[in-house]
Amino acid sequence: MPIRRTPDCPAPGRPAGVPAATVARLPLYHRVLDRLEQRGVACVSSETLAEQAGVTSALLRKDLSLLGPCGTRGVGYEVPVLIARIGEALGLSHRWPVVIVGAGSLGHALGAYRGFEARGFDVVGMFDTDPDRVGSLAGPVGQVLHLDDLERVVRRDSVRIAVIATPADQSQGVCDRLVRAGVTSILNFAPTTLSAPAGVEIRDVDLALELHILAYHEQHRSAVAADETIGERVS
Amino acid sequence: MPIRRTPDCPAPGRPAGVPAATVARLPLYHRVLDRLEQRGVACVSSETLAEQAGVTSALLRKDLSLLGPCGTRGVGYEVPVLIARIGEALGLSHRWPVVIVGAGSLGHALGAYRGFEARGFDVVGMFDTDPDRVGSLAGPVGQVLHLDDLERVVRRDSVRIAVIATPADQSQGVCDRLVRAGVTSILNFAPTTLSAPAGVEIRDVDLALELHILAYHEQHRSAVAADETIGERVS
DNA sequence: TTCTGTGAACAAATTCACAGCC
DNA sequence: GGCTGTGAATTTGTTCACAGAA
Repeated sequence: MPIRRTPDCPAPGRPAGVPAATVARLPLYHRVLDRLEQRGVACVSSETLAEQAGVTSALLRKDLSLLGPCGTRGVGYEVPVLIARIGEALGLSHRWPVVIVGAGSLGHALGAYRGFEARGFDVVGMFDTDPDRVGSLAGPVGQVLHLDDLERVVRRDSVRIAVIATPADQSQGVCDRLVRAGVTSILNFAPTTLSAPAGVEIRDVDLALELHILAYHEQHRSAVAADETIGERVS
Repeated sequence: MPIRRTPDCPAPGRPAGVPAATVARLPLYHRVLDRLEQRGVACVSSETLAEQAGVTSALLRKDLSLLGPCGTRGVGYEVPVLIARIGEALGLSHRWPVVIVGAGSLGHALGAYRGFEARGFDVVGMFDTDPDRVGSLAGPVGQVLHLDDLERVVRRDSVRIAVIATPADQSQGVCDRLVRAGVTSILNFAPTTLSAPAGVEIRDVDLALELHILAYHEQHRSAVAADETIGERVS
């Protein structure tokens, strides 16, 4: 069996006790807390916070307790304290430089997305091989660079996190180059399963795949509805 | 407790026995199989297919067996048969009309994304309220329409699946309108937790959140590395 | 013999329910 | 009294290991 990617998270060294499922929810809590703080909320109960994050209060409490006790019994959680605590766990004490490979419409949209900047990520370079794209302006990122400059920029800014927004047939090659240059975390928008050495963390976001999951539910909903109205099993 | 969204999938009526985790992987298998078929592969073993999908062969076999026996012992799976079987489960026997709300750069990128069309989804309308955007061209979709036309288009084409690509502060309002118009599945790119009546399926894709998860691992990787080199606990 | 299909064992994640502190 | 923190129970998901069909 060759290189096997982690299906979700089994990274080689999490704070010995924070499960992958919790790690995936911490940023969500952080986002909700940010918004609460902006609204001037100083203290929040697990019930309220959980509701705004779309999880149960018991789960939220269990998740947070893994970071060490951070609430006050009988009272709730202090918003700024919790933001700091989660931010620390997530590595938000400093900003992360990020490169985007692929300057198609998705790459451009990601480069222009203010949410990255707002949440601690600086897009320090956007790359492509298409001569029509290289040199064109890409919003806050500046000019699109040629892929040949990738290694230089990754090393210059010690980039560890990269986004792949290329067509499927180029993603594996780009992945290999990124890894060779020193990138150890990749957010992959190409509809392919990448292989990378153990220790490289890959997260896949397949947009069509998400719609398929919704379609599954619609499909089955129709069957159920037909059941109810026609009284006959469909499919 | 008010309206609670399904955390991942508990939809009101899955083929009595296909767990949410499996449903989320079926589109992945389908994607891999499509590519195999394009390369002219007629038959594939669970080992090979699993490897290309990034899962274990045992899991793949278990997932597929839930659709009813679909392989041949001692041989493997016939690619076209499996594509048909999964496609049926996913509701790919027909195409799904989809609307996109929000014609910012992300909305445009999604509208231009060929992957949707290629995998059974037709973007039948893209909507915004910004007068500068309404009427502008949006690639294959045609003109960006005003949000006021949303209900008309949703009803005209019996749209059940929608994509929200608006700023966070408008997403809940848009969600409400979509639901009222008859949409029952939403892919939400706005960094908010939407609330919707039970039975409405929502999937969230928060781009910054994905990077946060990667940052967590990088953060901890550094700590481990520092541990090893400096011999002292960090954080 | 090979490779699927599957019960049984195991592991992970979530919920329950309540002890403990404010 | 109210709300956090947490063990125990439960549910869900994955892996193991092998029976059984081609």
